[in-house]
Amino acid sequence: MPQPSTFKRLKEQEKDLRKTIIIEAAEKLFASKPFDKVSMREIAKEAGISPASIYRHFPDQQSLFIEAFSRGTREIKDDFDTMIFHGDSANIDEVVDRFIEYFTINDQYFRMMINFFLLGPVDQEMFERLTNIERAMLDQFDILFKRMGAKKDIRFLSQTLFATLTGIVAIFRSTPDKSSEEILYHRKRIAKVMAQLFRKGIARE
Amino acid sequence: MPQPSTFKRLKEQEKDLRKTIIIEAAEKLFASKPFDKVSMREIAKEAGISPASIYRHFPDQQSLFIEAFSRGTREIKDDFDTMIFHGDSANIDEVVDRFIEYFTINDQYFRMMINFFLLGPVDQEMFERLTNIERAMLDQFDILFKRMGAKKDIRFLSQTLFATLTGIVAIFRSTPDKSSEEILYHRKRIAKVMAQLFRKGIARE
DNA sequence: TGTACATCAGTGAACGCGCGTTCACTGATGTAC
DNA sequence: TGTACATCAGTGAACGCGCGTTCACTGATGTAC
Repeated sequence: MPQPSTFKRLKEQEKDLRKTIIIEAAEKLFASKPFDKVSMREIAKEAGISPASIYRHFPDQQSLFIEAFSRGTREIKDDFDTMIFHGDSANIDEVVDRFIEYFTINDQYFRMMINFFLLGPVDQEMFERLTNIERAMLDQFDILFKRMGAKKDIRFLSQTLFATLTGIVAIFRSTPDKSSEEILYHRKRIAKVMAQLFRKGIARE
Repeated sequence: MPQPSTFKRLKEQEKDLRKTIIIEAAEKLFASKPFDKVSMREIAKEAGISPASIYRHFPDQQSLFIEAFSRGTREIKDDFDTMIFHGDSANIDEVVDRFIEYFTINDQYFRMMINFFLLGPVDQEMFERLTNIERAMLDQFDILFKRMGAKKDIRFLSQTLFATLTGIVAIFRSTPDKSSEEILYHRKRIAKVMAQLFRKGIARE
């Protein structure tokens, strides 16, 4: 009797689809304004449902935002996996470039990340979930540095790289007199210099 | 007749003193919670006045916060002036160390700074005021790099240093399992490595 | 010195708003017999 | 196949809260004559 389990699976898929619709509505709004100005009412309107309906799928706003963040950052996680684990040669310039590019295009996730850092432990479960995402990226950087020949203080190097990239995206932002293309170019240029510094530092270990 | 102008001066001093009392009340609260969670009512209570009174001295909350930020960061500006303009030899390690130390102790100002960056131009006047503070610090870094012997891309170096330091303070934060002393030590350690990378980079120009 | 008026810091209470979230209910679909 | 019941997504309206800010007023001090 495979039928019941098949139905169950279908149901779960539907449920997931509904969650996805809500998350996508939220993401659409994140593009037009800072995520902390996006209200549940707006998300509901964008998704074409009632505000109360969101609560059938997410316990609260924070969970919805973290779910969006978690799904959104999976993209760069996968990219890094491809570049670092399956690539022929790990290249710090590529990784750095991708980081800048991703968080320039997906500024909403960058802002969320910064927010999570500055707010600190919110809810135990949420906190662990976010820490896991961060840790996964640091792990990827670890592999990168190992492949580059680093012998000691590897985690420490990864954290430094992460801090540097974060600082670059935090500081260089588009203003009335600077287009987002110019900013992307500027960020990448600085990131490239930083990557070179890292390479030289490791080579001289 | 020196009397009237003397009285006027006294009055202005009093007015300034009242502003200071309000700002100090705000700062006291910033120490216990994120600045964006500090309400006008709380500040009034802390200062021992009514909420409406604040509006006799500041047009709105944002102005009060920026005034606090502006006064607070004058301390590090002066420190850098002393170190860079009047010091015998400009030392990047000292500057970097001071930056980390200052923004570790005065985390509220760091948060405000990040907020201003991420929010972008709020009000024209406010924006310019904040930009001036940032520019002053970059100018100081410019002098530092010139003294270190940098010949080209000086502004660019200053921006990179600023971004790096900002990233370090943004990323490494105290968590339940890490005390603020440990964090300060960790931040300084990483900042020192970054300073070395800069020094080597300039030497090899 | 005395009186009328102006100035202005200070106030408690209220305004108006937007928010996250919950309530009490509807209606469609699935399940048991 | 038909009927009674359970489940659950969906809803509009409301709750309750906290916020920045303003209102209408008081009372002390300074100024003019």
